[in-house]
Amino acid sequence: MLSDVMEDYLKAIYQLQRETDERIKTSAIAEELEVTSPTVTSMLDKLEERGLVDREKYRGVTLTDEGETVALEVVRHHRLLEAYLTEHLDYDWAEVHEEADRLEHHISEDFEARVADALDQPTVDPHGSPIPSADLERPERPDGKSVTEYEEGDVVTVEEVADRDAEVLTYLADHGVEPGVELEIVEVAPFGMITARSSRRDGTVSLPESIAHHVRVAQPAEVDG
Amino acid sequence: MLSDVMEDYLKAIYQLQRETDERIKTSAIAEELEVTSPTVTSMLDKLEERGLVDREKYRGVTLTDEGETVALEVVRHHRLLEAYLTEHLDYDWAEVHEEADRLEHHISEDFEARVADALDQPTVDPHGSPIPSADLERPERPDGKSVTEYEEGDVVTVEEVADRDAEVLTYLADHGVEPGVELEIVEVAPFGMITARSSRRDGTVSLPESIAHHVRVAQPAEVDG
DNA sequence: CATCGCGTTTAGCCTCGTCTAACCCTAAAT
DNA sequence: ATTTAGGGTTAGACGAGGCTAAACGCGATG
Repeated sequence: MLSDVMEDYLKAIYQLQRETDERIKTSAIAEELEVTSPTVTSMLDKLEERGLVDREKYRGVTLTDEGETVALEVVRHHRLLEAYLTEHLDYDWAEVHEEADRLEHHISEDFEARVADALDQPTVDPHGSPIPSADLERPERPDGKSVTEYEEGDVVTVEEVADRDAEVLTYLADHGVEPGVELEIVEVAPFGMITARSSRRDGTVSLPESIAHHVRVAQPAEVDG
Repeated sequence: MLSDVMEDYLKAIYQLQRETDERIKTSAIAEELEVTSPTVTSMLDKLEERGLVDREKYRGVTLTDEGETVALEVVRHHRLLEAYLTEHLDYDWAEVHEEADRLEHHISEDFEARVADALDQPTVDPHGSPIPSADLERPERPDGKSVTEYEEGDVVTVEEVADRDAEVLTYLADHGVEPGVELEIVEVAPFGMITARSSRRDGTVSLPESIAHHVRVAQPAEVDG
């Protein structure tokens, strides 16, 4: 019914939508999927025909409920796979993305269920990203904001590291930035770079703004104020 | 480099070659892959261009060494996956073929290695089919012949059940026909049907010739003669 | 309110893997 | 040796998914 490529487009639109809340532009999808804009336009025609996206010419698209359901299914596959690979096949969190990206389109519902069972129905993947539930209801937006919204002196808990680059992830793990750790923000540079002290490592770690932006954190129970 | 579809053709040719030892006909490949003959012809053109098959027009193909290596890689993936799914994800031997068929093209070398490690370098899959080794050397033809070559009174050990049909496999398992069991052949009907007594079940089991043909067996250490 | 730049869409082309219809080769049978 | 059945190949089409080049709409600018 739906091709792998169509699933990729829907997933891309879904993920872009989570970040911006606005209609998604052709060019944003093109960049995400590394294809040209005309290619995206023609695929959007097809997705619109099938009722998977709402479209306004020249103004971008949003997912329909049906399109979102498909996207959630793909995202569920992806994140379950990431979790399974780290838990049962000794993968590092930096390596799982690529493998999951290829496998996510090719597993059966049966496989999905067995993997979920083996992991005891996990709710987050190794990067702290929420795994959509089996019923594919629209998950609520996780609370917690980007670490870039905090200030010097704040102490926060890392909830999600939404980066996909293997080298970046390895660097972050080596410097104690992973879901679950506490960060004390020691400096916010004028150009956005954040320097923090991790509860898991000596010394400090510095995150350029583009990377810090993908680190979602929550403030632990406040000590004062 | 090589598409999934090309891999499928090479695998099909490899498997047909294991059965017959002769040049493989267009129509045999077409039947195996459920496509039409002209489709096969045009794919064989491409495989020949790439040096993966030796071709004689109107007389079928054989794999080149390079083509065989590719086929062995795919078969290794397939059988490792089958073994992994049964060992670690609680799949039944009847269910694994389809899943492995879809995944075999999409796993990395890394994944292959990790799965092989998790299984402690297995040499056969759940159906008793040999798993090509990691170096992809041409495996020797397993000894043992089809059970159809034996006669009433012979006692044999099942080595491989090379069927892919889930219903057939379920039936066979239910009736005690699996790798490792001993079969005593109690009747060979004129139309080829074999009736046997399994060491694992009461009563007898009858196998139509088309199914019996896929059951490869060895004769255990002879008692007399 | 006319223009201009940038991003989107249209138009047209390509490759891959598939099909059907028509043609042609091989091998077996006479 | 000729015929013929059956299977293989050629020819031409199509849908999917990609591209480049050119046309066009939107929104900001003067």
